[in-house]
Amino acid sequence: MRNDGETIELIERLARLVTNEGHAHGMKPAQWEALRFLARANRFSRTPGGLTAYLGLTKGTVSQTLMSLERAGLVEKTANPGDGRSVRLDLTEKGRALLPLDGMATIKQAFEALPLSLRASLGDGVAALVTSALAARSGRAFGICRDCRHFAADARGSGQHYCRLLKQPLEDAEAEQICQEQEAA
Amino acid sequence: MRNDGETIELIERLARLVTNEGHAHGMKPAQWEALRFLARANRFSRTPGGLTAYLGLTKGTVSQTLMSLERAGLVEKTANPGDGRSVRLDLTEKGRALLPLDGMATIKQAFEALPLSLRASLGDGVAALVTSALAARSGRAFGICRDCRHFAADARGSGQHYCRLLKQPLEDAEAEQICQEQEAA
DNA sequence: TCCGATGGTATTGAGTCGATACCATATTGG
DNA sequence: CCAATATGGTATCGACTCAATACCATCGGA
Repeated sequence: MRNDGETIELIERLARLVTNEGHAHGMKPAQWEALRFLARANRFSRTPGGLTAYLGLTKGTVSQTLMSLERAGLVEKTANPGDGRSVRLDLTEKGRALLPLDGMATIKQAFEALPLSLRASLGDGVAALVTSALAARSGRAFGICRDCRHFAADARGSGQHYCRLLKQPLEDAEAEQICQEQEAA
Repeated sequence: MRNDGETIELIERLARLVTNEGHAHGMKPAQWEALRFLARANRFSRTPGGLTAYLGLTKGTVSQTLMSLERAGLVEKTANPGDGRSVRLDLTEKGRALLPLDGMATIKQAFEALPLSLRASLGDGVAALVTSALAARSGRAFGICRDCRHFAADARGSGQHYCRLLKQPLEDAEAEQICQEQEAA
């Protein structure tokens, strides 16, 4: 049977496969990662600093990747009202159009072909690994807004929720996005 | 609950964490991958071509990584007797001494902390993903020699096995190494 | 109003990576 | 036996990645 060492080798191999998929359509792995992040993150997290924390890189490195994406017309920067230092990032139409061409689709298909129970336990296992590896390097979870302990769901169905930490109202759609500040409820 | 999309995000994140671990001790992720491969592969696979197939990169790229490792004194190249084009790769003592410092140890610890049943199903899930992602890009499995259909176990306990494909005798220890030619029994 | 903390950018140097071109050594077919 | 071709590797180029360092502007508090 498979022992622990073999599973670790398979995880390394999977990581390499995921990285290799990142060369689809003339882009680079780091560029795809940035694109995917910007498609998933809420407005409080969609900044160079947010992406830096998500990827666990240095801010200089991330700044360069973002410049290359901006040059390519995939990402837009706008000044952040309320903090003159900070920058708001948004995908352009062109950037958004690229998302479905993501090479991760291959891996996603392989995953969806697995039996339901295996998908579930694979999810549990990967979640546990990510959580503890993240803890070891004091990284942030970037979980989903609605699962956060600062999230106050709207009780009256107006479609308006609230973040108790940032003291900001939240649209319905935003509750499903990932957030820099998220802490499990 | 976690849906499929969230699990895919976690897999991307795990891949990034694994890559980031690859900067331990002033080395680069690709260099660690090469080192680990050379520690695990048998003599038939321990060549630039073998590493190229394992990583799914181009041979030029791998050639450069190997040159940097040779410059650093971690890898030795010797001519392959029997084929003047081919090169045999071996870890030096210095290269072997580096192995225990691998940053993957962090992930390995996290893995070993998981309950046994979760470890098993995580292994099954990752194995299934790797197998089908590999098939999609017609990559080789690089499984363990003893699990290969060309492997003939020694029946009389002399410690000598045999590869029916390469028509070569195999030491006991070699049966546990990974091989370019391996096909599941 | 300083002063340190925070969010970003600029620059440098080593490494990664695909693409292309190239070389030497097999292997195959006539 | 000897071309033609295939195979295993290396060399070079250009764009990108990444950490490290230095730097700048804005923010926040004492």
